This record gives sequence, C-alpha cells and structure tokens, in this order.
Amino acid sequence: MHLAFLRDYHEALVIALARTTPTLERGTVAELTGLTPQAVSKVLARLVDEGLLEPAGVRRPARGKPAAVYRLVPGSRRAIGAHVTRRELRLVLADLAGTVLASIATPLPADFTPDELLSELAAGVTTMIAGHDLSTPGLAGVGIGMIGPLDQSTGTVRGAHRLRHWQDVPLAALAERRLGLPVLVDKDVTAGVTAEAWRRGTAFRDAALVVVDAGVGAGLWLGGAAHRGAHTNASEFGHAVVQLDGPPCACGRRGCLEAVHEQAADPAAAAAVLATGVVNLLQTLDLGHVVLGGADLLPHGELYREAVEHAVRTQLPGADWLTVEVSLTSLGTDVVAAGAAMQVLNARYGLPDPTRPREPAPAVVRG
Amino acid sequence: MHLAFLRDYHEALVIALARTTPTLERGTVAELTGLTPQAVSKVLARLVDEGLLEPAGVRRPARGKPAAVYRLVPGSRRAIGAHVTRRELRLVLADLAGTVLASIATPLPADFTPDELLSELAAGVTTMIAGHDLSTPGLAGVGIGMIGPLDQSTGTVRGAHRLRHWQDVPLAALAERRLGLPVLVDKDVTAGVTAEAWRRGTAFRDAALVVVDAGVGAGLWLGGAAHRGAHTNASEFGHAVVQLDGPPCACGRRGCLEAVHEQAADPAAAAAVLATGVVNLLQTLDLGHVVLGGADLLPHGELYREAVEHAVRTQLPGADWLTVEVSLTSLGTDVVAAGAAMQVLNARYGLPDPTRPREPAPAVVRG
DNA sequence: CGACTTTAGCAACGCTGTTGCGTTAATACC
DNA sequence: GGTATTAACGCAACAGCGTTGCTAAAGTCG
Repeated sequence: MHLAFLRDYHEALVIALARTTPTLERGTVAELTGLTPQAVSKVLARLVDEGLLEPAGVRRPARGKPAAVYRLVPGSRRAIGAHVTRRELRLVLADLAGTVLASIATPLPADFTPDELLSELAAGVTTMIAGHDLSTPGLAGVGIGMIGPLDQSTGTVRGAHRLRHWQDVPLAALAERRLGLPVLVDKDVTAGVTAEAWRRGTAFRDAALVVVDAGVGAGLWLGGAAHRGAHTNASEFGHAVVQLDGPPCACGRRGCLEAVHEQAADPAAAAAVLATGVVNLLQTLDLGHVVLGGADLLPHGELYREAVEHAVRTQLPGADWLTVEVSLTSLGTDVVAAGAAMQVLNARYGLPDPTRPREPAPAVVRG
Repeated sequence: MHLAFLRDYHEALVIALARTTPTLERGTVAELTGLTPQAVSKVLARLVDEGLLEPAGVRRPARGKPAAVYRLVPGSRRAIGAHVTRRELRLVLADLAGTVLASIATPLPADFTPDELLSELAAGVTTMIAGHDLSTPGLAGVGIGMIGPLDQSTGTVRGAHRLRHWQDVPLAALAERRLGLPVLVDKDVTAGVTAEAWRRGTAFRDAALVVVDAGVGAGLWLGGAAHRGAHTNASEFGHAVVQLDGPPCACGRRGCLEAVHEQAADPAAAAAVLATGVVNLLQTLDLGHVVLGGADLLPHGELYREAVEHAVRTQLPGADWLTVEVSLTSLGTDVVAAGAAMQVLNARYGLPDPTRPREPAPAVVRG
C-alpha cells in the first residue's frame, strides 16, 4: 500500500512548515503545499490526533469567519543524540522544533573499545531518560554522530580514523540491543548538517556544514536531503588538495586542505586557507548556505566567518543572483550531537524517501 | 489529485527497468519494485496502452503457466538535443533507450546572437523532423545544453562566458515559440551527465561527468538526480583552486584547476592535474562513477582515463569497499547534445520529483 | 489423463486527496 | 439591531491508486 507515502509526505510537509512558522492556518498551508484546503484539514486533524500539533485559537480577520490557528507541540516528540569524538561522548536531548533541551559531556577512555563506548552511552541515555521523563513514543530514538569511515545504511563502523578496536563494528545494532531503542548511526559532519537543516526549514536546500575539529570535514545537504554518496563516505572535504606538492598529509597525499590549514602561521592565515576551500566547494556545488562549526574553529569563529564571507565576495564571480549566506552554527559544540538526534526525528517526521519506505508508525495511545 | 504522482513514479520505475534489461516479466518487476504482481499488471497494461512497452512472447519455465514477457519500444518516444558551444551547434536525435539515432553539426558565427542561434536551431530541428518522420507525441521536445551561467528553472541564460549578446536571454521561452515544441535549457555538463545516467540505469546513483572542452567542468548526478545547486549554477569544477598562489585564471583567482591544467607541459601532466581534481571530488562527494569526456580530452582519452584510474587507486584510501568506476563516455562528442535530449525524456518518463509535479500527459491517440 | 505449479486477471476493498455544497462565525451596512 | 456579505469549516459523495481474495488459464510431471 503505497498511499501511505503520500500521507507521510504531506504530513512531513506540514510539520516542516510548523517548525519554521510560529503558527499555521489551513489557508496558508494549502497555498504553500499546493494541497486543497479540505486535504489540509484532514492532515491537520491527523497531526492534532497524534499530538504533534495543537489548536492555538483563531485569527481575527477583517471580515468572515476567523481561521483556526495551529501550532507545533515541540515537546511531543524528542530524540537523544550522541557525538562520539576521540576524547569524549556528548549527549543531547532535542525536540521537534530543533531545540536542544539538555546537554551532557563525559570523557571517554583513550583509544576506547566498542564496549566502553556502549557502557558510557547506556549510562548517559539512562540518566537523560530519568531526568526528563522520557517514554516511547515521546522518545523517538537515539542518533549517533561518529568518526568515519562507516556505512550509514547498515550503521556499521568500518574503521574509525585513529581509533583501534573499530574495524567493522555494527554499532547501530549493538546500541539498539543495549538501549532497547531505535538507533541511527551517521558520520559526525553529516549529522551536524542535519541539525542546521532541521532548524532552518525548507529554504535550506543546498548547504554545507564545514567543521574544523582535529581534521576538516564538510557535511553536505543537497537538494533538501543529506548527501552521503555511493558508499556513504562523502564529506572528506579536508582531504581535497589545494596545493599541489604542498605539505604531506596523514592520508598520504600532499597539500590537502587539512594539512595546509594545519600548517598555517596563525588563525587568520588558517581561515584564509579554509575560505579558499569553501569557495572551491561553492564553485563545484553552488550552495546557498555555508555554516561553520567545530571545536577548533569556534574559538576564532568570527574571524573564520569573516574570512569566508570575504572570500565568497571577492573570489566568486560577483553576480547579484549568486547569493551565499555564511554563518556560524547557532548550536556551538552541540551541533553534531543535536544533528544526530534530529536525524532520528527526520527519519520519522521529515520528508520521506520514495525509494526507502519507512517502517510503520509505533502504536500511539490516542486521546 | 496527487495520486497521479504515485502512478507516474511507478511507471517511471518500470520504464527505468525496461531501459536496462532486454525483457521484463511481471514477477521480476514486482520483486524489484516492491509492488504487488497485481499492481505491476496494471502498470504494464498502462504502458503497453501508451505504446511504451510491447508484448514479446512468453518465457518457458520448468513448470507452471508461462510468464508474459514485455520489452521497451525504444522508438515510441524520441527527443532532439542541442549542444551549443562557442563555435558550433550540434543536434542529436535520441530515443527512450538512450540510443543516438542521428547527429548533425553546423558551425555558428563568431560571437553569435540569440537570433542567429535560434535560426540555426530551427533549421536543424526542421531537417531532423523531416528526415525521421517525427511528430508529437512521438517527439517529446527539444533540450538545449548551453554554456553557463544560466537559470535552469526558467531556461534563462544569465550571461554565457565569452559570448556577448547573451545577457539575460530567456532562451527556453524563445525557442519554444520558434519551434512550437517544449524546450528545456540546462548547463552543458549537467545535460551531459544526464545522458550517462539515462543510459546506465539505477546503479548510476552518484556520479560525475568531467569534461575538458576549452574549460573544465563537472556535471553532477547525486542521489539519482542531476545536482544543479541553489542557483542552478553548480559544475564550475574547473574553478576550484588546486594550487594556492598558482597561475592566474580568467576568473580572477589563482591556481584554479582549469588554469593549472592548461599550463601543463604535456597531455600526461595535464591528465595528472585533472586526476588530482577528480580525487578531490571523490573525497568530498564519494562518487561511484566518474565519466570523462569533452572535445579536448577525448583525443587523449585513454591517457586521461588511466591517469584518473591510477590516481583513484593510489590517492584514495585503499579500502575494498571504496569502488569507483572510471570510464570514458561512450557517446563521444555527442554526450552533451544526447544528454539534452534525454533531459526532455527524463522530465516526462524519468522518476518524478514530488516537489514539482509534472504537467499532464499530452493527449495521445490510443490504439 | 489428472494432480500440481505458476501466472493472469476480475472484482471488491481500503485509503488517499478532490469536489460540491450547506453551515458557521465573524464584519459591514443600513 | 437586523440583514447582507465574507471567509473558513466540514460533511458526504467521488475518483483513482495499490491491495486482497479468489477463480481461471496454461503449462509440466507422474
């Protein structure tokens, strides 16, 4: 029965609108989605029934019957996101609106094993659940933003850079068994860009989250969805060469953006190198938004932002239609964890993918 | 009525299968698409009714009733594609299977005007129609692969590089009026990659067509669809910097791939530079296929192909799961024109985009 | 020749959004 | 203050998609 796709698609469309607008009315939703008002009525009724939306009074117009107003119930669905770095585990609780409700960070043992990570994760998730009165289906699941390379489609870590013990670890399956919750695993930067996309809504169609944190990476959001590539290994933007015969990089090539960036004399020079890399990305992909983040970038955030903005203004052909918004992530060091959480929400409440129908909705207790 | 999307989507799925397999059966189609056999029956009946498929006997099995076999009728729908370069206009007739049935090239006046192009185009299209007994709806329309920058969504050329007379020209609208046929305009390399995608089928999900022809560009096919970017200006891959403080480029920056490539001492050195650029693309986007083409590359085609393949083997982390297929375009100098034609076919018979419902099917005379 | 296997297709059905039209709740006018 | 006007709401019937249940058809096998 593929009519379910249509239903999910239109519901997701309305949820996306609700996320970015404070209030919704039948008429405006109909106009924006192309649906008939009657169809919108049905969708709104379903969403209210599921608890995702709630009535919020009426709008007073000049004439005629006032329109009923609806608004999102952000707390009706939440998800826990985890960011696994080489040194620490960061956990975040995020809601439907993309708001971060809580955040905890715990150190991880040096060169930790899968089991050590799972223990820390389970402890943190339990704490989070206890502290915020979380229960299914209010808790949609757990997302993990992880160091690659990994296979996102199966949730298997193929061999995380500079971590032993992580050869072909089926992290998603292990965590699902340990936590008893749905788990999604993705590369850190790809999770991160999902956070930005989820918070900014449909105008954020082609964008990158450029992260400097030990290495350099770029999570890509193309055509309104995360871009992961043929082997779900996209985003190794730091290993694009920007200086032929430049300094050697850990990856074996010479002159990688990451290596040149690392060797820069001062933060300003480093920012200029990164800015050139960003313009390369813009030339190739034509992005509308570039968001900057990462633990090693944010301390000089404004410096980097200005460097990139300057490069965009001066190095791109200066046409008035070629507008690129450059910004710092509003989520700080929580971006990746928040994005991991929002990937879980996005899988269920975001626009569905016709090629991969989503699993049936969990049984919800109706009012 | 959005049920039409479902219908079009499933029909497109079956057509895509028919393009890559010599014959179709209900059972295998059902298995591959996830539809029920009964639903496949309905889809096949509709496609036979529209003339896109035809019965092709039965399959003799070991036991049981023989399955009815269907095959694509490649000639049932065709489209004309045009490739506009600074020197010539190349026209191609392509069919549903992605086969190029005819190809003509005519020189264009130096620094030609929109009107001069339209005259050549109209003459060529008329010749093509007369020579191949084309009529609507057998002729789906005309596609134009053009030098950018341009706005693909409206078919407006914003100002083609090194061509005066091409500031904000609504080429699609002008050509539609002149030809009396639907016209789609896109950047040359994006059209080109569509040709490869249309011919290779669904396994070709994340790929690039890298073209060297005066400049360097890369048409991108990401997640099973053309990637055009926020302002439909993606693919300016040649203007990504690969050598900081390298030779100056026409675009104003220094060390662009295009500039460094052009300055190379010999074809082998040039190929090595391009290969590095391709690996950059792979690191960032994780493509499964790289196709090479372009009038300035194909004379040394095998040299370039080997250089890129060598770079992929040696410069990418050598994991067995990271497979990249490097090939030369099988369409030679017709790629862009063929792709422009296939964009027209793709718009009507390819997978539909839920965000932009396609226009109703033209009235077809039924048998 | 009858049992079995596999495919085909009719008919009723469930669910989606759509259409038509009467109802409701407000303002504007006299 | 009553009445017309306006704008939004929502019931009911409908069209079209894929699904389900079941019967018929066309082969092979013993």
